[in-house]
Formats: sequence, C-alpha cells, structure tokens
Amino acid sequence: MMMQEILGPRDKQVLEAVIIDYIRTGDPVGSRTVAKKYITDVSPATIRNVMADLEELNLLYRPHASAGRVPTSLGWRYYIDSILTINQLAKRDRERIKKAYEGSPKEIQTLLRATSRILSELSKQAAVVLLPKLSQTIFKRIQFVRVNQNQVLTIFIAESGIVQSFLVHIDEDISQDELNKYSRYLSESLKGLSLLEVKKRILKEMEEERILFDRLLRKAIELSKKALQVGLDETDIVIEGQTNLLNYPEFADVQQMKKLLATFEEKTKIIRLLDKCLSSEGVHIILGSEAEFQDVQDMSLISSTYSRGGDILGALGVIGPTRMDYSRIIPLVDYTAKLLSQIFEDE
Amino acid sequence: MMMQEILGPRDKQVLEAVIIDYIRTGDPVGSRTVAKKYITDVSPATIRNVMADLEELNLLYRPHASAGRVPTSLGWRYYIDSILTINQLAKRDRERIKKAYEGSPKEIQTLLRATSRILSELSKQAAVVLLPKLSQTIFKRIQFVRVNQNQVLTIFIAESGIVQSFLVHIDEDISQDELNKYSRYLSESLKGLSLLEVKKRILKEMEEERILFDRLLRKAIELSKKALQVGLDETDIVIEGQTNLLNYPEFADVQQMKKLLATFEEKTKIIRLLDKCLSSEGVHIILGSEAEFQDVQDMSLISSTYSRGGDILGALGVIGPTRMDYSRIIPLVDYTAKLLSQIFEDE
DNA sequence: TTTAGCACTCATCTCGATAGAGTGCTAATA
DNA sequence: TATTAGCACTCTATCGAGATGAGTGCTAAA
Repeated sequence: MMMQEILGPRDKQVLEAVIIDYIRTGDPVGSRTVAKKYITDVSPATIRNVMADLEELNLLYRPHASAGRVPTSLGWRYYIDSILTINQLAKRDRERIKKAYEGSPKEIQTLLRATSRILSELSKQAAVVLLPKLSQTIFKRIQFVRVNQNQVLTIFIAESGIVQSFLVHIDEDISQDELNKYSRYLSESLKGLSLLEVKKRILKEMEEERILFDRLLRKAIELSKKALQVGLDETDIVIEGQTNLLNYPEFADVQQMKKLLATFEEKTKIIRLLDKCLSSEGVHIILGSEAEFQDVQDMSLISSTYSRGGDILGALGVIGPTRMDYSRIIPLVDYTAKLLSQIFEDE
Repeated sequence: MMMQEILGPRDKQVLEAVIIDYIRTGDPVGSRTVAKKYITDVSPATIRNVMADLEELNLLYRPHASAGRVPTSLGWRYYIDSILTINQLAKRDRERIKKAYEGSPKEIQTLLRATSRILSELSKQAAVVLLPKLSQTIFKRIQFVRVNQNQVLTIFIAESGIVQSFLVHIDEDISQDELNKYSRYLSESLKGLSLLEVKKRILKEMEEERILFDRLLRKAIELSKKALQVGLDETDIVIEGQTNLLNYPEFADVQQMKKLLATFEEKTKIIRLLDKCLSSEGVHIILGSEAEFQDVQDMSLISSTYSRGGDILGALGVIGPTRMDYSRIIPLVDYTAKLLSQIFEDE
C-alpha cells in the first residue's frame, strides 16, 4: 500500500484518535472531541481540515452532514496495518488464561471448550474454536465396540491424541472378539496415514482385490468404510459468548440482533471463514465490511491457528463488532493460540 | 378447583374467545372484537359485563384503563384445564415428524437432536430435550480403549443402547490386551445394575476387600471409578430454536430479549424444570407466571416424557411465550414423545 | 337480561418547534 | 503557509401539544 507515504504524522494522529474514541463510545467523533481529548495543542478547526483530507482518502466518512467522523473499512485496515502497535498481553490476563487450562483434563473436546470459554470471557465477545479437521488427522488406531446386534461403536484415535467416535449400523451381528481382531488388523495396516488416505486406501482395496479377501478382512474394511462415511465430512466448531455481543449498541436494534444470531446459528459460514485462516500461521484479521460475511455488517474476526509439531491442527478466534479494541484482542488471541499449541506439544 | 361450577357457559365462551384472539394477536382484546369475531349474537355491552365478572374472578385483567383484556395466569390455567379440547395432531404434522426420524441413524445423540429440531421447527418455538440421566441407566457393558500411555477412553454401554464415553487419565501405562481383560471382567460382574449402583458397588469393593484383590481387579475398578467421577453428574440437555422466540413481539424489547437468551444460556434452570416432569408420565404444562422460572415472565413450558419398557428415559418439550397455541403444541409434544418412545421400544 | 348511549381514560401517533452537535467556508492572524 | 476564530448552515434528536381512537363503566331504556 502506498498510503504510508501519503499520510503525515498528524494525519495518523488524528486517524488514531478518531478510531480510539470510536472504539470507546461507538458514536461518530467530531473535531472538537479530538482537539479536547487527544490532540490538545491545536484547535478543532485544524483537526477539521485534517479530517476533510482523511475523508477524501476514504479513510473516514460521515453518516450525515452534521455528525462526526467514523472510520471506513479502509480506515480500519490502515489503522490495523500501519498505526496500531501491539503490546504484550497484560500479565493478569496471561495468568487467567493459564489458570483456565490448569484444572481441566487434557481431552481435546474439553480443552477446546475451555479455550472458547476463556476467550469469550476475556474479550467480552463471541469466541470461536475450529476443531481439527478429521480428514487431515493422522490415523493411529481404530477400535470397534459392539453395542448390540446391529450397532457398533467405532472409535478413531489420532496420533495427536484426538479421539472421535461414531455409532455405525450393521446388518449382521458380529461378536466383540471378532471385532477386536478387526481392530488389530486395521490399526496395524493403516497406522500413520491421514484419514483421507485411509479412506482412499479402503475404497481401493475393496475395489481391486475383492475376491482375494478372506471374510475377516472384508468385514473389517466394510465396517470402517461405513464409519468414515458418517464422520469424515463434518467439521466441528465451538462458538461461545454470542450473547456478549448483544451488549453493543450497534446491535440494539432488534432487526440487527436477529440477523446476528441467525448468522451464528448457521455455523457453516463461520467455518468457511476460519478455514481460510488455516492456510497460514499467525494472527489474521478479517473485517466484515471487506468481505465474506456481509450479512452482519460491522463485524470482524480476529483469528489464529493452533498446532502441534508444526502441523496446524485448527483455528481459534474472536468475533465482535468491527469497532473493538484490537490492541487488547489481538494479543489475547495470539497468546491463547500459542499457549494451546504448547499444551498439545507437551503431551 | 371450584371454578368450574361458578362459570356459566357464556363466561367460558368469552374467556375462550379472549384467549384465542390473544394467542393470535398478542394484543389485549376488547369487547367489540369478541362480539364481532366470536360471539356474534350479543352486543359488545353484554360482553363487557361478562368480562367485568371474569376480571373480578381474576381470570382476566387490563394492562391499563382503556385497553382490552388479557388473560391472567389463573385464566390460562383455567383455560388449559377446563375449556381447551385437545384434538389429534394434524396428519400432515404427524407425517413430517415420522419423516424426520426416518433418515437418521438410531444413535441416541442423533435421535434426540433430530427430535429437538423437528419440535422447534413445527412449534416455531424453542425445543428442549433432556437426555437420559446417566446415573439411572442400566449398565450393560464397559469397554476401555487405550489412547496413549496416560489416557484411556472409557465407554459405557447401557441396556437401552445409550452409549457414553469419557477420556480418563491414568498414571501407569496399561496395554490394550490388559484393558480388554478388565472390560470383560467388569462387564460380567456389573451387568444389570444401574450406574448409581455400579458406583456404590465399586466404592464398597475397594474399601472392604482391598487386600484380597489381585492386580487386575484393582486396576479395573480404579479405572472405572475414575470414569464414573467424570461422567456421572452432568445431565445433558439439547436446546434448539431459541431464535424462533425472537419473532414474538413480547420479546421485541431488547432488555427482554437479553434476559431470555441469558436464561437459555444458563441451562441448569431448564434442567431443573424438566426434572420435575420426569416424575410422572404424560403432558405437563408449567406456566412461567405461576412458578419457577420467573426471570423471563410470560414463558411457558409444555413437556412430556419418553420411555422404554415402562422406564422413563428422559423428557422433551417446547418452551414458548405463555400466549402460545396450546391446542396445537400439546398434541405435538404428546405425539413426538410417544413416537420417540416407540422408536426406543423397537430397538 | 340485554342493549344503546354517553362521558371518560389513557396510550399512541403526528407535527412543529427547539436545541445541539458538527461541519465547511472565509477572513484574519502568526 | 499553516493555523485559527467566527459564522452560517445542515441535520438529527427530543420534547410537548394536540388529535385520534380504542376501550371501558355506568345509566337508563327496551
């Protein structure tokens, strides 16, 4: 972006002042306010001139003629990329996050739920955590447990310790002993592959060598094929603290509120959004006004990834109004993601 | 209640008319409306007299002097108990419910989720489904699956086909073969007991015969004790369609809306409410104004139980504004509960 | 017992006036 | 040349007065 060269230090100061005040109040901010609270050594008139420039650059705009200025999405983007300095997360917050993890057991589901809870609590906004994609996890072991004559519980255990289970229907009764044999065979022959590869392998084997198979193999493979059908596609997501958002005056309007909640109810959109974040490490910021989820205007997503041994497992983040305190939320998301990764590493 | 004797047929007619119109519109209903739309053979003045009587009996009240009448909680109760005639659920609805179950597999979690979905969809309100209490389920089999050196997945399988699993942490590494032995031993010796009894038994055995135990038994019992600690207390509940309620004008006020959502977020209250319903079969109706969950005024709960072989497994219901169409919702809840029970029976 | 008529109450809607916040422009100033 | 003071202007939000209308209770007549 060229913009850096164009804006002088005063322009930056004013833009920052407008944004900071707007974050605090949510109201358009006028020249008087800026001159009084942020840049006391010049008069409102001077500020006005600067503001007029910023408006021309499409960094600020006015809702109506006699209102103050509000940042545009370009304004937000510029602020985030070129003005905002990110401090370390406050020690108090760091310790609260650590504490949140201490009590809970190291099961993935519980861990991620704890994450979303602490994120939404500290950010006072909605937290989202994307669970590791099943299809990408590395297969370690499979276990079949007979429930009754036509139901078998299938458990996948991943290298990373992630456990996922599904109930599978079968037509023919199979004893637990036999199931154990299947488990052992499959676990050994498929170890180390990703679930996606596992699925491919199974399909291939079934096609090609159909005749050669003994009964045991055929059964085992059929069973795990069924299990994979059930569980592989769905990406899971945990969302918490939506109601935090209702405290923001921008959603005070009932219509807005309904839209907002409807968006959260339809999780696929948010999943798609977070999916993008999965492609690279580090903190991503997506402004609602810029892209994707425009149904709910003036929402933004701050997200990062958590990983284990260099492999990205999933993503986590905070969704809130575009006017949120980035200087607090960015370190929060960043720190949480890193801590969570570390916990996985330690296992 | 004495009330039946006191009210004449015209009183009943008027009360019913007021309630029906109020259900439709949500606005206080005046004498003119009743005379025009429901009881056309008398004049508004007559209706007014009757209404005045009903107001004296505390069955109706006026929000303010020049508004129409609105039913009181006593009025609702009287209407539900003594006036309302419950028809069979419309054939169309019955078929839609049946269809909703057809596709899905017969796993309990999925089944109950499908239930809440179809309930909230047809009622256009919030649906709640209380999952069977773990402590009351009859133990059938236990299975341990080694995840890694300090995690074991424990799976309880109940007589009813309900499957529940938890991750348990252990200090000492145990091989899968050994775990299988434990599973077999415990499954055989504890079969047929309720989980609560299982827990008691385990505690007792550990206390009394500590010295006699061989290593295998001790381990097994320790493990299942740990598993029971994790999973036994939490009662699970599925709530769906809260946002349906936001369409009702009574919650158009932002304050009300927040309260409503906060109530749903804190699930324990709703669990306690449904717990009551578990004590006896059949449809229960709890008016918010009468009791318990007064935080959100003018909400009501219509619930029933689902069971298998005479044992009540759990409860399901619909939460909506008190002003809801009971003549539709009651058969809906009733039918769904019976159908769900039947599905469990068939297994 | 029912009804018509009437006076009365009260919430809600409309409309205009007013206040206030904020701007842009111009001319004066450093 | 950059800054500032002053001023006219625009637009929104708010408040109160008055009109509207729905609904009632009461009284007297049918």
